[in-house]
Parts: sequence; C-alpha cells; structure tokens
Amino acid sequence: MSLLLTKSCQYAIRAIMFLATQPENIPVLQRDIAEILNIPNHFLGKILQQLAKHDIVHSQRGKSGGFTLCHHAEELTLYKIAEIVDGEKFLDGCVVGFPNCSDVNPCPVHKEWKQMKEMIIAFLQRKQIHQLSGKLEPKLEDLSNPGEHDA
Amino acid sequence: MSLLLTKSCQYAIRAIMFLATQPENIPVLQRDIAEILNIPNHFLGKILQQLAKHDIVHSQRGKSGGFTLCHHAEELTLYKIAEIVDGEKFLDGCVVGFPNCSDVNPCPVHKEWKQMKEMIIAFLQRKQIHQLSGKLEPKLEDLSNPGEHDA
DNA sequence: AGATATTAAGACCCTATTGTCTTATAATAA
DNA sequence: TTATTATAAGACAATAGGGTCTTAATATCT
Repeated sequence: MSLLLTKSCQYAIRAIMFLATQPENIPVLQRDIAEILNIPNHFLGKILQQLAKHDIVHSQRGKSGGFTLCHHAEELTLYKIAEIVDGEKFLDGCVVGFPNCSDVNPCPVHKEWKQMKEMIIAFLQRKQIHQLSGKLEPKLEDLSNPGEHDA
Repeated sequence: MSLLLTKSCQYAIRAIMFLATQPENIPVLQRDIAEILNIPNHFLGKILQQLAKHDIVHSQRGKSGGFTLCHHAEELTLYKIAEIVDGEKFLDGCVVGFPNCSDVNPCPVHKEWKQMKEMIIAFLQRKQIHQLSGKLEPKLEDLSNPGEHDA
C-alpha cells in the first residue's frame, strides 16, 4: 500500500478539523476526540502532544481539562500540518526512486511527475482548516462511524 | 515520510525499464541488474520472481541463465506495474483517512482529491515501458550512481 | 557423469510506523 | 489537604516494509 499522508498525519488533520468545530473555550477530552473520530486513544494522545509542542493545540491537565485549538490554527493549511507531522520534504524524491534524479539530470518521467507534485502541493496549500471544519460538522458521524453505510 | 509507490514497486519499474533497453535474446544476470540500478541484489531477486509469476519477465536458471523481458511487457504501463506490485487499489481511500468517505458521503476534500487522484492515475496509465526505456538508456549511469553529481 | 553457474525459495533480521499500557504529574473541586 | 480527573511521558508490543543469507533446484559445459 502507499499513502500520500501517514496515518499519524491523517489523524492530526482530522483532530484539528474536529477541534475547529468545537467552542474555543471548552476543553475537549482526548478520549472524546478519539471516540468520535475513531482514532486509537493513546496514539491520539501522542499526536496531540506533538501538536501542542508546535502551539497548534493547547492542553489543559487536571479536572475539566482537555484540548483546545489555538486561534491562529484556523488558518493552518493541510500542507503545513503535513510538514509538521510527516517531515519537511514529505513529497520529495524521484517517483521511481532513481538516486540522482533532478532537474538537471531528469529520469524519463521527472518533468511530468514534477507537475503532478506541484499540483498536489498547491492543493494541500489551498486547504485551510476553517474552510474544512464548516463542511465537516454536519457529516462527522457519517464519515467516522464504520458501522454506517449508504446505498 | 510518504511515497506514492513503494520501494518494491520503484525497483520493479526500474528493473523492467532497464531490461527493455537490453537485447531480448540474451539473459541478463540478476546481479548485474542489481549493480547497475543500485538495488540490493537479493531483494531484487524477490521482486523479479514476483514479476516472473505475472509473466512480465522470464527467468532462466543455470549457466548462461538470467532474466529477459517478455515481449508484451513493452506495452505495460506504470499503473499496471503498480497494481501488480503495490496491490489493486494502491491509491484508494480518503486522503485524510475518514473510514466512510465516499462519493455519496464525501469528506471536505473528497471532490478535489478525487480529481488529483485521477490525474495521477492518468499519468501512470499514460506511461508505457517502451516510451521510457528509450529515454533512459543514455542516462542510466548518471541516474543510478550515487557518486555522481552535477553542478 | 560431474563441476559449475545461475535463479528459486524460504528462513531470518532490522527498522519505522502504529498501537497499547502503565505510571507520573498537574489541576480542580470538595 | 485529599480525592478525583485529566494530560504527559515513556516503556513496550505488533505489524509491515525492506533487506540479508543460506540452501535447494536447475541448466549448461566439459
């Protein structure tokens, strides 16, 4: 199998999108996020910690604690999140893996693949959390609950 | 990190492209393919066996044996090879991993990502081995030897 | 027939990602 | 101050992809 974004990154994006649909002031429990989004609870914990270190979410320990989204995170793009979670150059390198492939020494598909890559990157850079969270809200349950199916 | 094609698949494509540059009648040693393309020898062995089972390459054991490309393989597309090595639906699924995301129940980025996917697939389906092997031949050494660098 | 050269096949190991569990630590509320 | 409820953190396990190594099988040449 092959993925554009790692599972960690997918989880991160989904968690951030979800937090963006929730009121800013009330911390959301990690456990609730995990349950609603169908993400392994403790694994989500690690991802949220990582996001907290980058000041994307804010964590509050103790009673009535939980996670809230930092205000500016609404403007984050999927690309930025991918950079943070999957690493700076998460889409670099030759499609077919030639070690020396580059603009000056291109493999047979270098040029066209480069265009594809640029489109993917532009797509990820165009998508901001605040655009997505609105669309997400009404569909959350249908999208996350694996028991649901439609004709 | 994230890749479109697994390393196995990249190796497979590179090996097939290379075999396509060689005369049909003379078997090429696995060891030579591995060396020229900078692929771990025994790992390449496994991949070639897999390709042999799908009648993409032909293997000849014993003295003066080796691998040759089956004639019809010249027309193979990168997409077809990816399907064989990485699995039928190597590009399926929601970008952000919603379990239930589909055309009738789309996530916030489903539509646009679908377009991206279709472009990638079209690109991979457009690229046939015989187109690529010609372009590859003169550049083989520069592309594969990690010692080489250009200004 | 016997020596040799090659792929075939499978056991095995390494590493990174993903996922689980347990124990701190911190904050609140009584 | 104590009980409670939450995250923090790190040890640990499971899995899959990637890679190595050894032995078997098979073909050729002398």
